Amino acid sequence: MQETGTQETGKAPARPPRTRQPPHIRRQMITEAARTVIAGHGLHATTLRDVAAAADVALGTVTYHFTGIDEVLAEVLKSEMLIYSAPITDAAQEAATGRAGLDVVIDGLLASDERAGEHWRLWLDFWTLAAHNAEYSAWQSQIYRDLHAVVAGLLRRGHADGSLTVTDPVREAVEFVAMLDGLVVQSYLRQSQITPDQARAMLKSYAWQTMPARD
Amino acid sequence: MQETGTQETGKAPARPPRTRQPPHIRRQMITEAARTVIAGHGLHATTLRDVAAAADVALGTVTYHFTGIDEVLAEVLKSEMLIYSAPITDAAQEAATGRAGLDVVIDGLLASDERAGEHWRLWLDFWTLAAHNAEYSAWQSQIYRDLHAVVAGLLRRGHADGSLTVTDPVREAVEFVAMLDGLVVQSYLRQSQITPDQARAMLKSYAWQTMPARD
DNA sequence: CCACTTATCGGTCGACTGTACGATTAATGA
DNA sequence: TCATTAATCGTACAGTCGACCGATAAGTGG
Repeated sequence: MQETGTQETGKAPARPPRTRQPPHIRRQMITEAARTVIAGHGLHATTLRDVAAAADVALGTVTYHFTGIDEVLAEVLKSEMLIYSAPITDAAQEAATGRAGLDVVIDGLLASDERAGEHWRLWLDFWTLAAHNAEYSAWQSQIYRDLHAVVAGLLRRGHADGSLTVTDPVREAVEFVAMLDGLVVQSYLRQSQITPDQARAMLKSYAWQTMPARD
Repeated sequence: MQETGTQETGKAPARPPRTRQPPHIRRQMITEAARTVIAGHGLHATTLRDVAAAADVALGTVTYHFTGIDEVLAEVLKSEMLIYSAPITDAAQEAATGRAGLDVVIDGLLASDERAGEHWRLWLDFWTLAAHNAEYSAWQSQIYRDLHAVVAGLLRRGHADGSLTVTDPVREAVEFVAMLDGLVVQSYLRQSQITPDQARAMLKSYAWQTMPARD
């Protein structure tokens, strides 16, 4: 029993490699694995066993780091907003002009890579979750309020620096976000009617025509 | 055992009232009950037992008229499109002008009553279903193609009768539907940012400004 | 080298789920 | 009136889910 090798008994059932991680690291690894599973099978079709398999850990490890499946899903959504959306809106607010900021938002959120598709399919699942759950609904509502505020701020800046013409920033922001959401549905769902490239072109065309630059 | 009354034994466990229905009627009753359940709890949280309870029939009755839960859900979605959407688009095509037809679509699809909210929450669940299921995805894609065609037809009529000004009907139709979908998300989800009344006003304002009447 | 902490494992349990099926009995027509 | 059909019922079964928990062992400080 004191042999140096880790595998000595031929009948041993393939000892799994177990490298321990501090909780905050393992939580992050499981969360990332869960995000992949959700993007593939959908939020409601994701089980703890799926997540555990994708993270290459035992079932018990997931329930050790999380109180339950709900906490895993909530963590995925929270980290997704932090990793994907936040950098884009932050970059937009650091753009030179209001119009340049809108460009950053459009190009960032309506990107053509597969990662954007995963993000929006995750966000779509979040919609249905919020449609029937008060807690998620309140959170989603706050996210939209923040997004509206960011866009309205960009429109005000654009009107001030002459890159845009905006009479009612709040109203125009809601309209812009609505158009964004609608184009997302047409772009990223399977068998989509338009490509993300076309969606970006349409949203930019819409923005520049309804809010043209000063002179 | 041959008594005339139907209820004689005091210990009899509350004989349920059983009035038989021909299959096409019972299917319709079960479908309507299922629609209510789905609107409340969501598509993926709806079980056969929930549907049976809502329809006030036994579990076996549901499995007698339907091959399984999938067929029930599919029937609900199919009938919802036929009952809710089809009459609106039909009425729109019978309107006097293209612009009047758009009014019918806007007022019909963005109605303020609770039934509209149920419709869109059901449609939202359908989105997530289509996002991960090829069969539903194909069907949903066809529904959007039809809607785009209907709107594009209204725009062409409006341009012809002078009630609208449209240069690219197909492109404008996609944009219009995108704005419609986006406003739906902001209007009918819980803790919504805007009311359906505001959504109708915004969509009409958008349509009349981007496609003004001829002179 | 050795206790001690704790991350990890994997089996187990109760609570559901969808589906199948035999027993009832309302409805129909001869 | 009575035999036949078939709509309805309720139970049973196999499967999967989330959650729980004792056993194991990797890592750490002394």
